[in-house]
Amino acid sequence: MTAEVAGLSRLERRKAETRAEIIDAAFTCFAEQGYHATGIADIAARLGIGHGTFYRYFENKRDIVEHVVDDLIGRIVEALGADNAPDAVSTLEDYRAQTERIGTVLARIFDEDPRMAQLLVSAIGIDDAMRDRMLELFEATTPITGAYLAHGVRLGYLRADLDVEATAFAINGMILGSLLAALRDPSPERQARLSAGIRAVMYDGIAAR
Amino acid sequence: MTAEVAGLSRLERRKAETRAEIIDAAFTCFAEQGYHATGIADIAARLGIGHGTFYRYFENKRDIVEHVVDDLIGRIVEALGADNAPDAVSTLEDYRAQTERIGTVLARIFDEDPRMAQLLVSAIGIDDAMRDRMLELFEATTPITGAYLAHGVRLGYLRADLDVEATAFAINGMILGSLLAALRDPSPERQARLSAGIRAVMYDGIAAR
DNA sequence: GAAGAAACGGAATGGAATGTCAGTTTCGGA
DNA sequence: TCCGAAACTGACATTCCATTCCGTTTCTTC
Repeated sequence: MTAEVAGLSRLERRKAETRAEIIDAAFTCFAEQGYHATGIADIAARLGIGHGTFYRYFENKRDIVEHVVDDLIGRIVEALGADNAPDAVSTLEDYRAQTERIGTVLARIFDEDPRMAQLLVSAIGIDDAMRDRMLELFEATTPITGAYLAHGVRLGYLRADLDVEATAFAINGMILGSLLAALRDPSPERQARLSAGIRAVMYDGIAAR
Repeated sequence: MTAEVAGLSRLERRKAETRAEIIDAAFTCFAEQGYHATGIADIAARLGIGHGTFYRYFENKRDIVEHVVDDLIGRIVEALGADNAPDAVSTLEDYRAQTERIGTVLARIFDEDPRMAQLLVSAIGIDDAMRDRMLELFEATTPITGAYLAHGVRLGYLRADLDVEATAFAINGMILGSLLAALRDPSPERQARLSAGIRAVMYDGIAAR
């Protein structure tokens, strides 16, 4: 019997590798041309494999886009999760610094690979189910931001009368806006400026003092 | 010669009417099923006309969606334009009231006809050109909000150090967020709460005083 | 009310994209 | 080296739609 690592034969490892390659190629195609304009043949051609082979790895077009999106969301969550937890902060200054850090991470993610933002946005138009999924993803970010806010209210460095959910929504809306802006002008300078603008609104409001 | 009103024969008026009916039917179909899932036959069937007839009024599928989107944007701009101009405001209280008014108008537009929001969102997925157009539409709102802000800075009731463009972007991001929220839960209560949350962030910031 | 013009409708066409399958190649094991 | 199994391939059948086309109906005008 040949050597096996983690219970996977060489063949199985090769298959997993091809699978990942297909996901990656599909990711690129979908991001570049959009879901509907991409054919299975395009994805296969990019890898130099016959498009029949595609069907040995994925059920159909819908199946692959599902995996591509999962993969993408996983990567984003991982990149953000590397940051601190909500309760690692105890003063307004800490929080402000953390907001800035998160903004920087987000900007870098989408700056390094603009296809990510493009895919996320164009995924909205795939079909009803995927649109709902994207909206759910957006809504799912509310409790996360909300957790930071609730923590701050509890410790007293954020306003006691904050409507945590509504505020979390508003903040995430601003972030979404800057993500959309990045689609059209991804320059880090612009991102930094928008990010600073968001923080200014958050911490100081817009009214004169 | 028969009577003509405004230079239009009866026939011409009838044609214009049919055209408008087609735009309306297409609007409904696109909003309900999405662009790609809608066939020309669906649009024609909704009006009880043969789908060959469609092509007597519009070049092709792309042509109709263009008109549908134009029509939609026109209606939104009109509804908002009914409100006051940026320089009709001179105090923070005025401005706050106007913000609230605008929020209410927006909420009502999308509450009365949720298809509007659905179409705007799903238009993103039609193709590259339409996605760009939607992003442009979003960006085009920045100078409008910016004009209000600049006016307020000039009159001194908004912070002198405001980065007008970045702030306008942030505010519009929050509005976009609540629009997306409306897609999943269009209840007026929720909208009102989010709208209030946005105003709270804008005017008071989130930090404790 | 007749004739010509314009509008209508839906069967037919063309093309594109998906998914299948039978023949071919590759690969691991003995 | 050889064998059998598994993977690969791309031509093909199928489906689905946008668009066209022409025979039929409706309208206008005299």
